[in-house]
Amino acid sequence: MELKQGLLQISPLPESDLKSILKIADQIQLDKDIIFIDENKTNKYIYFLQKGICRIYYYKEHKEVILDFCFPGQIILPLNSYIHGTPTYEIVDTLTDCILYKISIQKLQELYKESLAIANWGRKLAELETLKIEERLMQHLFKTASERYHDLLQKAPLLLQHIKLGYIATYLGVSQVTLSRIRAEVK
Amino acid sequence: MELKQGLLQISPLPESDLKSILKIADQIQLDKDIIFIDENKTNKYIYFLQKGICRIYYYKEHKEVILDFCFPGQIILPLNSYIHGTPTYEIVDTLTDCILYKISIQKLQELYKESLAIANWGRKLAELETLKIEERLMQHLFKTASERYHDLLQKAPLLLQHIKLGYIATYLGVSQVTLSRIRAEVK
DNA sequence: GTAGTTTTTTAACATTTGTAAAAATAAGTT
DNA sequence: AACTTATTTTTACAAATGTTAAAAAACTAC
Repeated sequence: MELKQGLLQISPLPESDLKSILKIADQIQLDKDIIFIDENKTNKYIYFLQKGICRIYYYKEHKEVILDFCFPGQIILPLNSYIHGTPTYEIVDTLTDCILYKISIQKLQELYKESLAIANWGRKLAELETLKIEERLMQHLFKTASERYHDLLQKAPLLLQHIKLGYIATYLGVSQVTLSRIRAEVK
Repeated sequence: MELKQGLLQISPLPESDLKSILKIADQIQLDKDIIFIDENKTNKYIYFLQKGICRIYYYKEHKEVILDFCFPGQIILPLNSYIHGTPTYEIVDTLTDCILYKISIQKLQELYKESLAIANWGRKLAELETLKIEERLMQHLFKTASERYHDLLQKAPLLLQHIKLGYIATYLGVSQVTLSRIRAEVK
């Protein structure tokens, strides 16, 4: 998905404001398996994913725990850096070759202080992010690992081609053995 | 906590903008056990909790599952109504006598379209909400029920006086029996 | 195609958690 | 105080999940 379209899908923007944001966005191309947001660092950019798949993960006792997968059209926010300007604990890397746009957080903050439409766009961005994370929390509170697995498959059928099951298990919050059992259930 | 202070704690506001928001806020007093945000309804207000304790919960197969507890100084957002103007699935009620302020979502949206400072205030509100929910999701992905219980006790030591353990168990995502076992662990 | 590596599944067993019911405790009422 | 009701803990057993290790399958590279 094109950046322009991705920005407008958050909320409508007058042409001039849209241009202001496009002006502070730079396209980058990354190969597979590149870490572009790293833990314990104050990240200077948010990203728009145009093409490819990324994953957001953390380390828990030296093991990777996957928090989310990202698909084209999504904006990737290193939350703590974006909101408080502090180091993040998440790591984001590419699962495939990717085309992204990086947008300077600092310059975006300046636009927030100048333009009403962009400030409201930023509000919408945060609101949609809230809904997304809440949805994910609800999945954990209300659904079984099996349901979460099937929901994920439906949401992202091509995921299995790009990520090994051991990682998907951490996303679902179960061991790999349990995921194997889930997969063996029906078929 | 006073409404004025609560609003400013989200992000700074010029006096005139602060007044604009105060103007659309109405104080209400509610007795214990009153539902003031109900499921499947499009709520017209967000709330600021000045005094008392509330809880946010849902129904899962005819059983209450608690999503969050709210303490003075917090803003309570019926997410779907606030963000999309659609019905919410959460229910919010008072666990004690409460003093709240209700703020019209519609009027607030109008202020967002008029004032840059208020639009940025609304952005900050959403951003902080994102962090709060993410924190909660992380608790579920990274911590055991026992750790979550002790964290909750630390965060809200007076909670046990106001809510029965069966409900706290649903908040933690475990059965009441498991919670009893957790409580029996150390002591 | 074969040898070597990685990933996934399976098996066996230990641990945790859930369910249902009973016992113990606490709270409320007359 | 005695009775009733609500809440919490405990018990016994069943079901689900984790751990470790081994087997099977899939993937790489030569």
